[in-house]
Amino acid sequence: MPELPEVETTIKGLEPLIGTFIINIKIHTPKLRFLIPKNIINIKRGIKIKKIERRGKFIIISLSNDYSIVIHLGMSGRLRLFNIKKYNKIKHDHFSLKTNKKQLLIFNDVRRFGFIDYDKSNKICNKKYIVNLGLEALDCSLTGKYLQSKICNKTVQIKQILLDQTIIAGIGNIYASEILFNAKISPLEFGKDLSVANCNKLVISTKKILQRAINAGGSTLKDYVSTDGILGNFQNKFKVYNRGGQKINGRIVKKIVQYGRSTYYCPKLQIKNK
DNA sequence: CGGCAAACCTGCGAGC
DNA sequence: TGCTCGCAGGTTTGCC
Repeated sequence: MPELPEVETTIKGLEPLIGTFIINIKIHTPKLRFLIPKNIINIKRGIKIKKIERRGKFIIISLSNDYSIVIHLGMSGRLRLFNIKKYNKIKHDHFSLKTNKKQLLIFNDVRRFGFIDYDKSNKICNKKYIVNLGLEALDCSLTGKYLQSKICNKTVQIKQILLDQTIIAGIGNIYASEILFNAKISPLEFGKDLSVANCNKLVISTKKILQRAINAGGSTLKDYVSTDGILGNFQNKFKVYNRGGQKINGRIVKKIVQYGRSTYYCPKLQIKNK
């Protein structure tokens, strides 16, 4: 489910939690990608939820005890917010947080590739998974020049580079294909072969595609829903993703596998230069 | 160091 | 109907 637009949509759905006070936290599944820190259940009643923000695909919830909860949704994770009375536990509900406003935040994750971390706020920003992140995909500091400087020695293909969170944070497998199509750049192009002009195109397409997806409430594949249960609808706007064999502007979309991940592109409209 | 396959999990659809 | 296989929105690990 979760690339930047879906995480951003999730964050917006969590806004009603801001300013509320935690009543309790329960862990139903101790180990996701790694163990949920046990001391998270010791959060005292009355600790306030101060801020909820996104960094790359990470959700950071800052508390009034100077600790933060970090949530990564992995491949199949999702957060939903219930009125306590309307909650019915379902399979793969691993974690819950109850507030004084009768809200119940539930973390559900079929594949358990997601994780939950809990530590002092000033330690979170030094965690490897945060420190190593590259520039935010939507940040104005992300420019073609920056991208080119990061990839000018890379012998891997640009599709793989777009997924590299240490260069640009937030792009995932779906939007990588969509971005490349929008920029009319072949996913097979090698990083070192991309001109600054092409890097500019990529950066512009990245921002355009991700922003459009956010505006559409993210994408819904399988059963992903946002925190309030509403379906995102950007998947209806995919030009190439999941459209192998179909035509776009009269040209056939091809599915290939790169570095173990599916890539969809249009060879006629995304011509490789070298 | 860089690149790449495999690993971590469950569920679903296709094909036999 | 039921089995096996391949694949799924992400990231880390370990090997070369």
